[in-house]
Amino acid sequence: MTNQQSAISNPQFPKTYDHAATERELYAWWEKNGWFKPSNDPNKPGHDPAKKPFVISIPPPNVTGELHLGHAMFVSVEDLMIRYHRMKGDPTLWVPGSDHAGIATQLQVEKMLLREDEVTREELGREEFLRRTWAWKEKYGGIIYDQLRRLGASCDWDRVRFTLDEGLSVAVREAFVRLHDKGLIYRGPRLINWSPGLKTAVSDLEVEYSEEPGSLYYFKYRLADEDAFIPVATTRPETILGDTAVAVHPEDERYQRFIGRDVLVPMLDRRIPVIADEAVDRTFGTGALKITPGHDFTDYEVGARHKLPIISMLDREAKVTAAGGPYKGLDRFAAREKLWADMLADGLTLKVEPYLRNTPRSQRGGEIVEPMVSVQWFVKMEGLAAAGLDAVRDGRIRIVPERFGKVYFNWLDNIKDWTVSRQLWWGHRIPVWYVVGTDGLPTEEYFVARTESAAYNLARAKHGKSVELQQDPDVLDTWFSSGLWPFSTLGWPHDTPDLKYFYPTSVMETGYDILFFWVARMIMTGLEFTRAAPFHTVYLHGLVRDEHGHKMSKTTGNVVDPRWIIDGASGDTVRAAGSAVIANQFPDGIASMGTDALRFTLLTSGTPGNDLNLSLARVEANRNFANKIWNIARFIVGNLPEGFVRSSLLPSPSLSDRWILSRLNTVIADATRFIEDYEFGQAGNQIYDFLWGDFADWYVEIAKLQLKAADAGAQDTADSTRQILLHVLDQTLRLLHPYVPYITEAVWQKLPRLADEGPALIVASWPTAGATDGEALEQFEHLRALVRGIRNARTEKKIEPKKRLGAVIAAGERAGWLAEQRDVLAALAGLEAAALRIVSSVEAPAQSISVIEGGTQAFLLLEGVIDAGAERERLTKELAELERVIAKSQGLLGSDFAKRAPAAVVDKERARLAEAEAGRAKLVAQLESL
RNA sequence: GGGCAAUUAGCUCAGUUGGUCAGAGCGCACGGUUCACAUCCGUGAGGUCACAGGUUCGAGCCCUGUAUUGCCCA
Repeated sequence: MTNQQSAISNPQFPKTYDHAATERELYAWWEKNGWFKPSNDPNKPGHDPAKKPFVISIPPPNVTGELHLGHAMFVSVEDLMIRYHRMKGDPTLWVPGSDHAGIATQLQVEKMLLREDEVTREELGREEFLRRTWAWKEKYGGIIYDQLRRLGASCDWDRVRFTLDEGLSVAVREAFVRLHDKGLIYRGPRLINWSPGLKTAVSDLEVEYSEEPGSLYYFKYRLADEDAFIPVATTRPETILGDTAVAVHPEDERYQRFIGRDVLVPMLDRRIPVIADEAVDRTFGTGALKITPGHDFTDYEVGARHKLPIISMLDREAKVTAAGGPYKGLDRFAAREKLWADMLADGLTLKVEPYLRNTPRSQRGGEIVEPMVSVQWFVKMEGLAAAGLDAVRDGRIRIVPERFGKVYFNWLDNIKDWTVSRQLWWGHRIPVWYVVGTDGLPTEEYFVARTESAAYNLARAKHGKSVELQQDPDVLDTWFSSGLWPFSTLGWPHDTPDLKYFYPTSVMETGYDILFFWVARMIMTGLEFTRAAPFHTVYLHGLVRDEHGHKMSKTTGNVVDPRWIIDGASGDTVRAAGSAVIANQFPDGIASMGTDALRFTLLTSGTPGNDLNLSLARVEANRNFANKIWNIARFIVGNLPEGFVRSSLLPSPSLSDRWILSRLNTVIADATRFIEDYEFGQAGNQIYDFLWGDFADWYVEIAKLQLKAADAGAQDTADSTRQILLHVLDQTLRLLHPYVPYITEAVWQKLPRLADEGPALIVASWPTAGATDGEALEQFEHLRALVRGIRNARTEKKIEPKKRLGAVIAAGERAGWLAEQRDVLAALAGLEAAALRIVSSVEAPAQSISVIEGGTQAFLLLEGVIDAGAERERLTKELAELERVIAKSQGLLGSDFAKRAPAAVVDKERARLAEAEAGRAKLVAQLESL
C-alpha cells in the first residue's frame, strides 16, 4: 500500500470507505504505537500505584480453535469496555491468551496423526506425541490471535499468555500443592463419569444429558431358595452382571416378604440380598430395583448405605471384565444383546417396552458415558464453594445480569467434589510422585511437590538416597489451569509488579454457558489463593443464534462464520463449509460488511444475558451506518476552506446550533450512563439515532444553509457552523469509537484538530456532557414537527417535490422566534422564502390548505389546485383525530388523575389539552371557510 | 421434578426506576438524479404490546395464574 492511499496519512476523502484495507492498516498502526498497552505501567519509572486501573483478562479461546461468533461477541463487548476506559483516561489493560484445551486439542492431533502418518499416540509414545502436539500448537496456535486482531481486539499482546506456558505451569503446580497441603485435594476410588471413547475420566459438568429413545427391559430375579421371582426393570440390562442387591421399598406389600432373602443374578447365579431402602420409587418399573453400585450414581449411594460390595463389570474400554463370567471381553452393547438373548432362552425375561432414557453423553466425544469406579484425584469443594457464595452474597462480586446470581448460588449450594485428573497426555501433569517399589511398579506412597527435585528431596529424607520415584501419568482438567487465569496471567505465585497493580482485575466478561465451568472456579481459586475476589463484576453475555433463534450447528447447516460477514463469502464458500441453510438463503453469497458492522450489530441487537438472533439484514444496515458516518465526514471536511483552523466554539449560534449542541450533550450524558450500567445496546442505539436522525438528517441540512450564508457576507455564521459541525462530529466519533473503532479512527484522522489534541482517537478523551438548552430543544422540536406536517401535506396533495410554495404561518406567541427561522423552514419544507409570511395570527387565505401543529397553523398557498371537497375530507379526518386526543385528555384530567398524579405530569397533560383545543378551533374555522 | 428466560408491527429486536412509549432496522407502498451518501432522501401503511385476572388515578413495564418456545439443573 502506498502512502498516498493510507487511511492515516491521506488527507483526501475517497468516495467510498474501504473497510478491508483500512481495518488492517489501522490495527497495525495502533499496535505499533503502543496504544494497546496500559498507561501507568507498574514496570516503568514514574508509576503511580494510587491510580486505579481497569483490567480484563480474556476468556482464553482454545489454542487451535477457529474463530466463531462467540469470539466475535466477547471481543466486541470486552473491547468496548476496554476502549471506553482507555478514553476515560484509566490505565487500561486487557490480557490476551489462549487455552490448551486438553481433550479437544489432543483429539485433533490424534486425528491428524492418524490421517497423515497412520500412527496412534500410543505407538508414538508420550514424549514424541507431546513434541508433535507442541509443533501443532506452534503452527496453528497463532491463527486464533490473528483472528482476534481482525475483530479489533485492543489487548496488550506483549502480555499474551498460554495455559501451558512455563509461568502458568508454575502456578498450576503451586495451586495443586497448596490445595493438597491443606487437605483439599485427595485421591481415591470413586464412582466417576468415564468416557470410553476418550478413555479418560470427565467431570460432572462435561456430561450432557438428553432424552433418547431406548427400552425398558423387564426380567425375573429368581429367589435363591424358592421357586418365585421378583420382577425388575432396567434400561441397561448388561449391568445386571454387576448387581450386588435388589432393593424394594420397605412398605411395599408386594415385596415385603422377600426382604432379607437372597436372589440369584441371572446367568451368573451369584447370590445377592434383597434389601429395603426408602429411596426406592415404588411407581417406577416394577417397584423393585436392581442395585449396581459400580455403574450407577444412585446405586452407588444405596450401596454405601447398605455396605454392599462393588463390582466393576466394565473396563476402561467399556468391555465386560472377568466379573461378567462368560460375557468377558464383550463390548457393553454386545453384552446387552447377548445377555438378554440368553436370559430369553432361559425364560428369565418378561417384556421390553420402549422408553425415553435420559442418556449421558460426553460433551467432547459424544459417546455414552459410563459411571465407573476409578482411582482419581478430587478437589474438595465444600469450603471453596462457601467462600465463593459469600463473595457474591456480600457484594464483593456483582453478577450482571443479576438473575444469574441465583443460578450461581444454586449450583454452588449443591456442588460435588471435582474430578480433576484426566487420563490424557496434553495438559499439566499432576505434580505427584509415587515411590517405586521393589517390583519396579509405583506403590501407593506418594509425594506432592512443586518440582521433581523437590519431590526427591522429600522422598530421600524419608527413604534414603536410593529411593526411586515415578510421576503420576495423568494430567489435570484444563479448567484447573484456566481457573487460575486472572492471577496466573499476571505472574502469580510470584508477587510481580503486574500482579500487585493490576490484580484484582475489574470485569470478567464471558458467556453464561461457562458460569460454572470457569467463572465460579476462578472466583473460588481467587479467593483461596489470593484472598481477594479476582474481579468485582461478572458480565455475562448471551449466545449468538441464527436469525430464527436456532442454535448454530454443523448438522443444521446454519453456522455463520464471522469471517464471511467481515470479508464476504461466495455462495460456494458457504456451501463448502457445510452451511447449506445459509447458502440457500444467500445464493449469491454474503457481501463483505466489515468488522465495524459486525461489532455494532452484536452490541446493539440484544440485551445483556439474553441470547441474540443474528440477522444479516441488520449487519447490512449497520454497514450502511458506517457509510453514513463516512459521508457526513466527507461533507464536512469537503466544505472546509483552505487554511481552516479548528477553534473552540464561536458565540452567537443559531437556534439549530443551540439545538444540536444540546442534543449532543444529552446523548453524551445518556450514552455514558448506559455504558457505565452495562447497557451497551441502549447506548449504541442512542448514538446511532442521534448521528443519523438528528445530525445528518436535520442539522447537516441546515448547516448547508448556514454555510451558504457566507456568500451573502455572513462569514461569521459560516465559520461558526464549521466549528460546530466538526465539534459534533468529533464528539460523536468519540462516543462511537468503542463500538466501531475502525471507521471512527479512519474518519477522525482526517479531521482538523484542536491544538492540544493527541495523535489518535483510540487515545482521545471521552466526551463530557455540557449543559442543555431547554428552550432550544423545545423550539426546534416544534420547528421540526411543523416541517414534517408540511411535508406530509405536500405528499398527500401530490405536490411536485421541487415546487416551492408560498405560505402564511400563524404562530401565535411563537411568531417571534419562528420568524427568525424563515430560511430554515422554507428550505426544509419546500416553501418559497420570499413568499413566506410568519405572523402571530391571520385570516385564512383563499386557495390554501392548512397544516396545524400544536398552536401553529400553516397555510400553504395553492392557487388553482385546491379541491375543496378533498380538503374538507382531509381536515375532517384531522379534526376527528384531534377530537380523540381531546376527549382522552379531558377524561384523564376529569378523573382522580388530576388530584393524585404528580403536578408536573398533570401540567404536561393540561398543556397538551390546550394545544389540542387550540388546534381544533383553527381546524373548525378552516373548515367553515372552505 | 426444580429453576431461569422469552412471548411487542410481515421478519429481527429496543422500550432505563409504571405517567405521549407504542418504537428502530429490514421488508412493503408511493414519490424523489442540484456537487456527503441510491450502502441515499422524503412520505406512508402496519401492532387490542401471548392470554386471563389483580394492584394503581394510570401498566408492554408491578403481582397471580395459564399457554407456547428455549435454556440450565436434577
